[in-house]
Amino acid sequence: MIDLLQGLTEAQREAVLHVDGPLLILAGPGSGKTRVITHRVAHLLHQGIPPSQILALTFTNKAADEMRARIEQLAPQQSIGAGTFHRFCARLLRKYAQFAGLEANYTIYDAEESLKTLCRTISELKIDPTLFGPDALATAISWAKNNLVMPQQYEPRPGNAIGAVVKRVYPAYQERLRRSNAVDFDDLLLHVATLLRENSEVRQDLDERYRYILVDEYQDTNLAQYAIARALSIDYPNLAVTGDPDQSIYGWRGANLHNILEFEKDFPRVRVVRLEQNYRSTKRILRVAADLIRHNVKRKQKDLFTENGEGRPVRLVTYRNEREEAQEIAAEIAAEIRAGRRRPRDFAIFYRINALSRAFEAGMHNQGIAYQLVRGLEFFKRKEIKDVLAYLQLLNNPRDEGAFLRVINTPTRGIGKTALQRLTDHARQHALTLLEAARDAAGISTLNKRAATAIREFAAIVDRLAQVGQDTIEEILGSVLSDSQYEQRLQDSGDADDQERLANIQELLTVARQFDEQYDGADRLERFLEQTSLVSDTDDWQSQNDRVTLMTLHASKGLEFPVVYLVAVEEGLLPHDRSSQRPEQLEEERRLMFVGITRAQEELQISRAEYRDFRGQRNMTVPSQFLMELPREDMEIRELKSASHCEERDFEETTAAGPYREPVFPASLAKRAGLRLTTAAELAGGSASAPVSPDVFHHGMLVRHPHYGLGRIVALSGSGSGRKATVDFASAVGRMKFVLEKSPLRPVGN
DNA sequence: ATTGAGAGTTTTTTT
DNA sequence: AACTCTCAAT
Repeated sequence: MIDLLQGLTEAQREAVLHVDGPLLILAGPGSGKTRVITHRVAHLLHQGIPPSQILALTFTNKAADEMRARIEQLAPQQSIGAGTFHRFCARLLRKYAQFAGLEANYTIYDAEESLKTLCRTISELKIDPTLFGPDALATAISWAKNNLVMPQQYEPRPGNAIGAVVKRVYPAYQERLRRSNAVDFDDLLLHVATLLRENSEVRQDLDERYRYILVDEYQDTNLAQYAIARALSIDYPNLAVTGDPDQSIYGWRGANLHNILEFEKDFPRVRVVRLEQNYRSTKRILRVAADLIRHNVKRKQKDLFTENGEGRPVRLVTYRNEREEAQEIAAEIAAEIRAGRRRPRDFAIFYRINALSRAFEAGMHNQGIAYQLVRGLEFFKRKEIKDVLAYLQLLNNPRDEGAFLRVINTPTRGIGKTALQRLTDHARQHALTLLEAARDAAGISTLNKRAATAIREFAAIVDRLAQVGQDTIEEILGSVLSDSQYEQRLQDSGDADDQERLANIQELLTVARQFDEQYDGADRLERFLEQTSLVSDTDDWQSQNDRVTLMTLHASKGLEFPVVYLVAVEEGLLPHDRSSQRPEQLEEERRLMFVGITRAQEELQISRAEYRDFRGQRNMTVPSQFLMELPREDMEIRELKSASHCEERDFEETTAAGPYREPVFPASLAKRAGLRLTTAAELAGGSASAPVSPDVFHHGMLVRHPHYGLGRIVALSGSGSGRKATVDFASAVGRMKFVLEKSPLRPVGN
């Protein structure tokens, strides 16, 4: 009890000791917010409040896990409810599915599946697809849902062209989801918010059950999330929210800054605690951040201060081009590590958009520095993984049209577009699910015999799989892979990518096994699918890994690093093109930069390149307007042409770091973590190296392939652009043949 | 029905 | 530059 308050400031103590009634914690960056929250929960538990009455809602799984872990350290054995809004709602919706017109085994569609569903709706309604892109319509529908506008009540402003289309599409899309017994991400919130609004008995029950609610990153809540938190805090208004309006960076996703700005009006007797002392950054870094954010007009004034030292000046550097930017930063990091002054994990590189990561990956590789990239091609977004999971979805929810359409011809069974159209028409006419219609395909007069047989066989496969009953997930997956022939087809295919797909599927089996070990309830299939659809990119970032971190500014929120590089601070990128039109969006971009700056503990470098290759084109850049808003007296400016720093140096493969070292990074782990794994070979074969003429290859030559690594040429045939080579690889793939001109094969040492 | 080539488009951020 | 989609050929 005593040690819970140890080392805390007056303001922090006040928050920790607060028990009943609403609480607003306005926490500046680095103000020890997480510490305050966790200590407060520990305090609640010490007061004898049962852990089951405490609910912590966060935005990422990572944040939830971290909170749970830290609370457990303070109060062992007392596990409170902690999760993302979406996960919490998903659970709740299982129980109250019928209130939302769903069954408990409903499917959660990810963004891709939702978009497909929307596209089907659009074509069903015969809306000219060139009028508005599906993305634009999806955004509009998402906006409506986040703002609790139901399909029936959607009314566009007069003259709003896209609104008129949305008015037609939205209800049809929603009906389609309902028919599939499926929801999209936004529905998870919308359905629960609606449930709580329309069913006072349920609301009261839940309000009573979750007496102490805690919402983190409150500045990023949208109206639906607000409504949920509010509805659970009426009889027991013990709602504690934490956030920082200056760090609101999800406005584009419907986040409503008013939720936090007007919390005090909502709960008149709220206690407000302001945490303004920063324990993270140097005085100089903090002043740079403060000066920048001061330029925002829509803002609550907040005074950040720190008792930390002045620190080194913030560097503002201009490079010649993006390659030089990446290479120089990598060389600098390498030098610090070699000198023993820093470890790889001390560094982070932040950029506005993921597309900028490439150059920095290359830089890290050339210096032989281990790095981790947050967000790449995610494991659960891969085609083969989604294919296989779709079978599970169909087994779990036979009404799922998305899953049905995805797998009916995967692998190909000779069921084409027209056959499918006829099947769908028939199902619609007779009010059948697609699977029901498929079982009875022989009775569909419009279908030709061959198609009918193929469709019926597919239905038989699914029905056979459906008998798996209480098998483990791993067993079910195994049956799916063999019965569907999915695995067989991949094995038979000579395609190189398919080998990798098989490996990924093996990885999925491992994931399933791990899941089986930790959970074996009767609803395990449902749970497994829920788990896999609600994982996200940033969740797997590992702070323990001793690697340099590369991530977007958005992903950086909530983290801190001794040394931060903020790169590509140029007009069009930061602020981003699409955001520079409207003033509110511009302010959000400024907050984004603010978030990036305030991640830095000891050193910060902000940089831009004079020329940047983007989308295959070289463009001269314009410095970001935000750069003009930073205090010069706290900065050290290194301009491009200052000869002392920027000699004519070429960054070829020969770097001071010595020979290239393969980063320690097991492929399987990388995949599970959703990290993009780039090998040195891949880089050598990538954009960085010039194409090689087919003529340079000769018999016995050592070559490198991005996927398969080192190999030796054992045979050659043809000439010119038709020249082919047979290569024996050291790796398990063995012997493969390539058309040299089109292959990424490169002679070793090139 | 499946595959391939060419055209056209793209990515800001994510539960 | 990389990706997806469309259309034509098999």
